[in-house]
Amino acid sequence: MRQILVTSALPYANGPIHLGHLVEYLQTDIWVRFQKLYGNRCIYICADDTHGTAITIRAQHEGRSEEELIAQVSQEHLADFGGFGIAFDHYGSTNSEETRQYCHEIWQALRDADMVAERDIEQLYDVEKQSFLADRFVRGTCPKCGAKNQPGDNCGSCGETYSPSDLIDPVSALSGTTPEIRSAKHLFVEIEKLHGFLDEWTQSGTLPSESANYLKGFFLNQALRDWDISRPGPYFGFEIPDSPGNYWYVWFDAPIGYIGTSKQWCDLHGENFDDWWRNPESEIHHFIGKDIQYFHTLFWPAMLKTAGFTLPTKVHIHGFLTVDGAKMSKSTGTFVRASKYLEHLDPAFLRYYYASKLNSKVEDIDLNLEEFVARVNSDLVGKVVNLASRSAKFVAESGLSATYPDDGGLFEKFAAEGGAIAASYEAGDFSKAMRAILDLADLSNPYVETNAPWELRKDPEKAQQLQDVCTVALNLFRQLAIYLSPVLPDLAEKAGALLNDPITSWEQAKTPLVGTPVAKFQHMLQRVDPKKVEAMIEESREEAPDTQVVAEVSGTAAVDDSDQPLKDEPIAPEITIDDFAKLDLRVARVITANEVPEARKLVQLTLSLGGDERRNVFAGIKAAYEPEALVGRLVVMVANLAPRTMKFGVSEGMVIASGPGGDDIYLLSPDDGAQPGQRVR
RNA sequence: GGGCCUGUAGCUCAGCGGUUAGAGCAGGGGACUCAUAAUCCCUUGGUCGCGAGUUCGAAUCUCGCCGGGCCUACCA
Repeated sequence: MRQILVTSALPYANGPIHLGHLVEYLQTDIWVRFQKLYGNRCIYICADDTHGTAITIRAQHEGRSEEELIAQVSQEHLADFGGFGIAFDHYGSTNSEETRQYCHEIWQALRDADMVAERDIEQLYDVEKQSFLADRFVRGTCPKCGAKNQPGDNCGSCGETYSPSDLIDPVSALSGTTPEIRSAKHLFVEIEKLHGFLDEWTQSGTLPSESANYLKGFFLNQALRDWDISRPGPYFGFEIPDSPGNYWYVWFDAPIGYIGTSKQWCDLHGENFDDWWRNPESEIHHFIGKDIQYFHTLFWPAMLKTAGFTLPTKVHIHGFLTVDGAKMSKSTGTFVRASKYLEHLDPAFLRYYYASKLNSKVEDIDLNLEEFVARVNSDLVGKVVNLASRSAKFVAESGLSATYPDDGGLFEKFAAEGGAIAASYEAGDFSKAMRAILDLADLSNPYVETNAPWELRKDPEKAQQLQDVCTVALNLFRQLAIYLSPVLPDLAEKAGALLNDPITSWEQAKTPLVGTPVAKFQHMLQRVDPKKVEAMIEESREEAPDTQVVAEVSGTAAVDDSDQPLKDEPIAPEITIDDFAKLDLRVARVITANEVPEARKLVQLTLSLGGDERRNVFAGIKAAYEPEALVGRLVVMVANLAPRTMKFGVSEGMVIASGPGGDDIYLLSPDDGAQPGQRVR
């Protein structure tokens, strides 16, 4: 029997769980349930990731302590996970004494190995908030292209990368004040000292090959940089014991949360911690998204190695979720919270749909809503559940036959498939497992069809035959329920209740069930109602701020808009009316709009300011607007902006729009009646 | 610009050197009526992105091109 400790990445205690997160937690939960069913010793550990500046900012904004915030978010997370049947053996928090203890231990090991260096680095400091500013909490003008209001690490307009101190007119996102440059001591882990170990470990089959290649070609082909793991206080986190006033960076203690939370579980269950984390026989499996490979495949094994913990056996890496082929988007309603989903739909639907899509590759998966409905209804309701639904009631009186009848080898065939299905589960290739199971289901209904129990029942002399046919159908159904139970635990439970024999082990699929009573059949799964899917999307859209809707609200009627945009980008320093007058905004009509094929973001526009006045403008709105759809409409442009030579030509102004970027861009349009050339003031 | 992944029936995908390329769904025709407008049978549908090469033989291997995606651009 294998002994397996499994983790999912720790969700950040700064926001709700959404359908994208659930890919990982459902993937992990299915894998863990499979291991348990298969008879392996397996525990599933997870926790909230609670430290860092973002937590402090949100807590301050909401006028409460960080501890209060993370306690509440933890409850919300647990409710969401519970609602989807995600069964952790223990769910903790990185803000725990156990995690602190292992941070100390690992830190000491790094010190002992002489892997810690100290250096002063310059960083922007918010005097009012008495806080150093992480890159993304500083905004200012790009030193290269002059684009305003860019984040502290790279320019969203020209793509230039720089450090926050290079920004022109930097502004703190915390207070809106101008930060100053201050020097502070930071601590670095010299991971290069384990380069040789990492070369070997990353290529030893612990990672998907895509990831192994990526690391090899991108990081391990050169000297590994020192990892800055400290932040000067105040910082919500753990203070570094031998460096007072400095705190561990959130990504230092987050993975240690796996260990700290394991320790909590051990203490609660009388288990020996070293048996799990200092034991070469123990397997450690991490499930993560491709965005955090870097931390889990370089720093994390380096830390474990140095401190003498069990190294991860496997890191399972999944891609991102798209919905209907596009990134999840609040404005289209495809950014769906877990709690919102649960208001409308059965979690079993999503568990099955994700399972039918997931494989062991680092690939993005798409939630196609139409396919979601069709697949669940056709596969689960039409094929699997239908098998029980159409046969159980004929044997509600008699129960299953005392001996298993001749079924032409069907049961044996189903049993024989168990090995291959188990192997697919083990490999994380759930889509393959689902296909194999559904192939079996496709053999089941024809059996019922040809043996027609509804005919047999008409003839009292054929009672035994009737019971036999239903015994076969229900046994096949039971095998399917066993194979599906990691994905659909509720269905397995109902199948157990129907046949008065709980499903507890994979092995049960090898032996026919006979002689048990059969309960009255009750629906095991409702069909997916497309209207409910629609409603879920619709309500998710309504929760996102939408200027169109707001504009229609009259007077001072309450509008429940999110404060997120303002938090993301605080109001800029005050200006005078004269400052504003420098800006010449004009109404303009789009005369032509063309794709710029070589450009990722740009659309080329010819704007008319009335009469013969034309402007050529490149606008970074390709992801949000089809050029054809722009022709003829009115926009607002900055008419007196200095012309700028771009790779594809000269841009003579800019059209103004709101939104964070990507496909979330909203052009401003004047109300009806406005004329091209009119000034906007 | 670089790296990785990907392009097979309307849709989702399987096949990854060897007989006339498959499944499910959708479409068409029929049957049944036990079952959640479920099921069963039959059936339409593909120059396997394009072009070269290797081979007795390529959807499958190699190269080039075209299209899609993700990641990167001295940076975690």
